[in-house]
Amino acid sequence: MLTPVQVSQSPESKFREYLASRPKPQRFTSAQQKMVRFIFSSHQHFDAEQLCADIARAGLKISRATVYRTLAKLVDAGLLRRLQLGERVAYEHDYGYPHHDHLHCQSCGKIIEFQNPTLERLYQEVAQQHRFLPSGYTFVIRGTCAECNQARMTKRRLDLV
Amino acid sequence: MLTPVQVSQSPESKFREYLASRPKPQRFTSAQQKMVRFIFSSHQHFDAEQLCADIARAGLKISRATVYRTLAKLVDAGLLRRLQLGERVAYEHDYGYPHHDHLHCQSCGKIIEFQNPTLERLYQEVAQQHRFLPSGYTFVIRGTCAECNQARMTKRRLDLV
DNA sequence: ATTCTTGCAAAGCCTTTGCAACTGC
DNA sequence: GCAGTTGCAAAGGCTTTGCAAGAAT
Repeated sequence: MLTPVQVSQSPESKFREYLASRPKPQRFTSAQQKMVRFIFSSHQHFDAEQLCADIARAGLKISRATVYRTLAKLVDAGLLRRLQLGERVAYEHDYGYPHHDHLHCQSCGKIIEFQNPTLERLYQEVAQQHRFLPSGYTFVIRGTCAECNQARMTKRRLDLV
Repeated sequence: MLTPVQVSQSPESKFREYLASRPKPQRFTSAQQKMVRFIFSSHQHFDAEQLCADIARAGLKISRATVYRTLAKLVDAGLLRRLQLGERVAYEHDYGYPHHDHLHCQSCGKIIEFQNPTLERLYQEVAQQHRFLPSGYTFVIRGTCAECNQARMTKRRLDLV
């Protein structure tokens, strides 16, 4: 687990601020409030469908359409990051969390976060070499996590018996 | 442009070999032959829909379903790589081409390839640190390419007049 | 009051699939 | 001739959207 970054505002008030500061001011609704609180009440990666399900399970009534629409705003507001992990998307907290990259276990779906300063440097360097104005990068390592790997080994041993 | 790798077989014969060597031998059909030849007759990135359109434009009659089915086999055979560039997928030649990563222009969609040995090392290193058995990685730099950047600058200058 | 947001259901986009006809081996 | 492949059209996920009703400022 990475160390959270110190932030001065709650995600909720940061979002209000974002909405109010739009060229066309947008409204902060109760559906949005419920969503922001729900999302920031736990730190995990999730996708839109999962979130819909979790929200329903928690007894909150927010329509699928609103979930999608609000997710887009939260990403735009800098509260969430949208990751493309292989075929699937995942959202994660951006606000209050340091920049990092991911290891993605193809076996159990687990997402492991890591930070690496060399990567950041390399990214700048490569962009510059190609006279490219960079706006961000994605680095994902695919493979099998220690636990799944262990399980696989154990199974293999058993299969041989 | 990267320097092609020396290969001993044509993509077509490599594909035949792959098909024949499956647990359940698969057949090499004329639709597949047409597709392989078409795809390897030019070196570019493409997605499935684009390919369907280009194939139709070239006067070849291959159904959408077959295009999708054959693309999957070509990836499995190691002839093509499937990239996830942001929201969209792209296919590129894998066979006869060195490993590399990508800069993706958000403005014109251009894909620039590059090679960087540090990245490969870093990838192994990070995986090891997390006792992760890596099977591959994705590194994509997003931003604006030199041309689009130039165009944007020029436009900005003109707007000021 | 005005204008943005919501929920619903419908439509969209890309991709996969069931099935009958067809074709490599 | 058998088993894998094709084309079609239909179905599948996931996501977006048009619209009327409802809510925030």
